[in-house]
Amino acid sequence: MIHDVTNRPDVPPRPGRPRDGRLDDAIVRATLELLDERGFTGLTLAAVAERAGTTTPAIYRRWSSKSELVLAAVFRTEGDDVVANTGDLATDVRTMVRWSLAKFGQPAGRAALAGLLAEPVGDVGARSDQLALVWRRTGERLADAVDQHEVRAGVDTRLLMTLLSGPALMAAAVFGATADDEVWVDQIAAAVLMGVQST
Amino acid sequence: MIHDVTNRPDVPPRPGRPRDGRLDDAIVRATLELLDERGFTGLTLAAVAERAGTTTPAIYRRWSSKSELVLAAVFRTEGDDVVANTGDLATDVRTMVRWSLAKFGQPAGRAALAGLLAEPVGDVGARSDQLALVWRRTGERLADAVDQHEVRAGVDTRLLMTLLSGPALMAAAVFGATADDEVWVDQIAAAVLMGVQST
Amino acid sequence: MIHDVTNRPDVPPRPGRPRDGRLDDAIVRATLELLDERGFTGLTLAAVAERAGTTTPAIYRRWSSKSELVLAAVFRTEGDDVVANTGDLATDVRTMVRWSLAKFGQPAGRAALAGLLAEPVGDVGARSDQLALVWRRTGERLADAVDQHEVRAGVDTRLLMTLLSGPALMAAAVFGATADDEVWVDQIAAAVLMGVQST
Amino acid sequence: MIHDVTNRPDVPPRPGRPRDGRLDDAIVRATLELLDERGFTGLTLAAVAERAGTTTPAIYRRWSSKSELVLAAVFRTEGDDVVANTGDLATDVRTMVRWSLAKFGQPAGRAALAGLLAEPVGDVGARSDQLALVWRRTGERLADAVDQHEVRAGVDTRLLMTLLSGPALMAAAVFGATADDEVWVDQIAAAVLMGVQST
DNA sequence: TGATAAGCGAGACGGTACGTCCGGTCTTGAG
DNA sequence: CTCAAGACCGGACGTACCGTCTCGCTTATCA
Repeated sequence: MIHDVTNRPDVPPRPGRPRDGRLDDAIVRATLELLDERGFTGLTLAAVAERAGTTTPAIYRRWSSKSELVLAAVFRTEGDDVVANTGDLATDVRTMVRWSLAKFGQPAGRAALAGLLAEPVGDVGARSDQLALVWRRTGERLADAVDQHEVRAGVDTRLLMTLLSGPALMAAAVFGATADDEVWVDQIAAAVLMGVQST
Repeated sequence: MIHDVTNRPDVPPRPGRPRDGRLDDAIVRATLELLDERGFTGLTLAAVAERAGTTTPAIYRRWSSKSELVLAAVFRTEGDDVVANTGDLATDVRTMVRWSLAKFGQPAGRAALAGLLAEPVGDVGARSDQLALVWRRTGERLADAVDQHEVRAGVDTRLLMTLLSGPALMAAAVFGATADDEVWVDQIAAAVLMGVQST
Repeated sequence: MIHDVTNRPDVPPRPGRPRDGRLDDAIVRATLELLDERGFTGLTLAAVAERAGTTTPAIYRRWSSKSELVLAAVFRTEGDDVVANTGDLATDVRTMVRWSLAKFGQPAGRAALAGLLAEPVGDVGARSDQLALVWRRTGERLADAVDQHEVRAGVDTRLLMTLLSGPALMAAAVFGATADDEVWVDQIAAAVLMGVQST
Repeated sequence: MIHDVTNRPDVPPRPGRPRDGRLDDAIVRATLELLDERGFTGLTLAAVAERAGTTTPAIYRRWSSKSELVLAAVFRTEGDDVVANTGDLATDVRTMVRWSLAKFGQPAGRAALAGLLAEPVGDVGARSDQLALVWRRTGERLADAVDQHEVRAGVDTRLLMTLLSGPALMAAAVFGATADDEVWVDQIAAAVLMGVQST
């Protein structure tokens, strides 16, 4: 019987049996489901394995720990949807806020954030390649804004990043805001823009 | 020999042996220390018990879980230092930002937030009396601002709360800002004020 | 309202409120019942207290530990029924064997024995006044037999005691023999008598 | 590096990681030591684990309770030393008495019996494979004696077993007899033999 | 009669020990 | 080198229970 094992792009073929790409997806999907159902604390790797139809060692071959798995599962993105650099700051800010709400507005996102804060590591992104990518792209877009003097003097990239992601995170975590709540997106984006734009 | 076990104020004595008030203090103190040393994940109730000179059951009699203990330990405040309602919004906003940075700028604060997010519970404040107090006071002060039209139309209390605490959290968690960083306090407070004040 | 609290004999009246004699009975009764239902390990002082309609401190005022309570409850006897010194050794041996079977043939007796063996104490009787009384009376009766040359030379009191109580205990504990099993009483008594009687 | 973990014989390898055979030994050894030092009540599974250099779950994987562990540890025998069926009843009875004294003459043996009695279970041997073996061999030897008419009519196997082990237990538990006390061995064996042998 | 002293129910407390859950590792046998 | 299957090790957890203690009250003896 011939079945395509759906392997990712074209990595130079390593010796031995190749990894079953469908397992990656099944594991991630199971993780997200269980994260929504039980939260970070209630998540069990055994449960993930069972729902994904595999075993724990198969998970550990892919991610080195529970937190890594959660991060990878939640921040699975191609990166393009985070910041569409349209050239218009207002539009892009709304996009970023909406992205943050989308991520943190669901239980899985809260769980991922919890995992992120729970360990005493300073550098965000050192924990997840995907998260690092998002962070870097956001930074680049905002650095542009600073360079183009779209924001007033005294506002730097780092401040912009906190102003954007922080309120979105809080709104999602505390008040249950989601990406569908256009009111929240509007209000946060508006306040940030008014707070930083050059006069 | 009768020795006073340092019991709290004068509550009408409940039946049963009263709790040893010194244990409460010792447990909270040990929790904060260990939180700073090892973070939320690394925190063990057994370790807390050992350092506090007691045992885990004594902790469980007081708090029902690790997250509750952490919340109680971190948000131990009289509530007065959170918002000094001076009547001047700019001053009070700076105070609140500084308070947020103070809390989230230390590992213990991050850990508390992690504990809050790790379990799938909706209502903040339903988890900790002390946190609820802080939250309520902050809300009252900001509701005043809304009533007095110190902020422009379209800005409500909840939005204000996210704008205040969110960036402070991010600055602390990602960039290592602390309450001593007057630059961070200034910048965040300024941006928020400019973003919401009535024209 | 005048109710006789059924106090035991005439002890020189101590100051303070006298003990409620009915509690003693209720506690002992509850202990025996629960011992039969759950065994020594499964016995809880809280359960005893509840069934006796009282509280644990009332129990601890009377017996200093769980094992003491169990011993006292099981070996409650006036001592007269242990050895009726009829002058006829055969009769008295049968009585003693029957008494042993009666005690150890019920779950409560097994439990008491377990409690006795579980702690590293050499001297039987040092643990329970009542047990000590039984033991002493048995010894006295058998010493008589030795003195009267009812047993052959080389058989001493201590050997007699082990020969009497040991098999009864084993029969009860392992094979479930009870005092009603006249076959067991007969066989054990007969074997012992034949084994020790003077020719 | 591959190191042989000293696994028992050559059983057809079950799926899963094999058990570390050295832990079994260490646990049993620690149990016996602590039993002698502190008795059954004073024995703690945590203490056993610590001395054996492992943890409690490892113990629970092997034995389901404290009593089971104690039984297994104490009655670790090949069974051959219990009854050397020499054909001569007198010799074999002495051997059995000596074996009983050896077992019950040390705290560990008493503890095992305590564990056996502490829980309300009927069938001895259903609790420990090793004990069952001992019990069965003893029974077989004595059944022989009955078949060969070495004992008088009316004496059956079960009675013989109680007569043998009971006095030994009592002598050991109450009077501190050990297997080295040839006097005790002689006296008990003699009395039993005279009590049961055919005329 | 009042003071002293011990008992009572009620119930919580401190701490030892328990038994379990689960994260992460390892083994076997097959592919 | 991967897979499924499954057991193992040990850190940490949350609980059961023993024995103690405090409270507010009752019941006795002694002054």
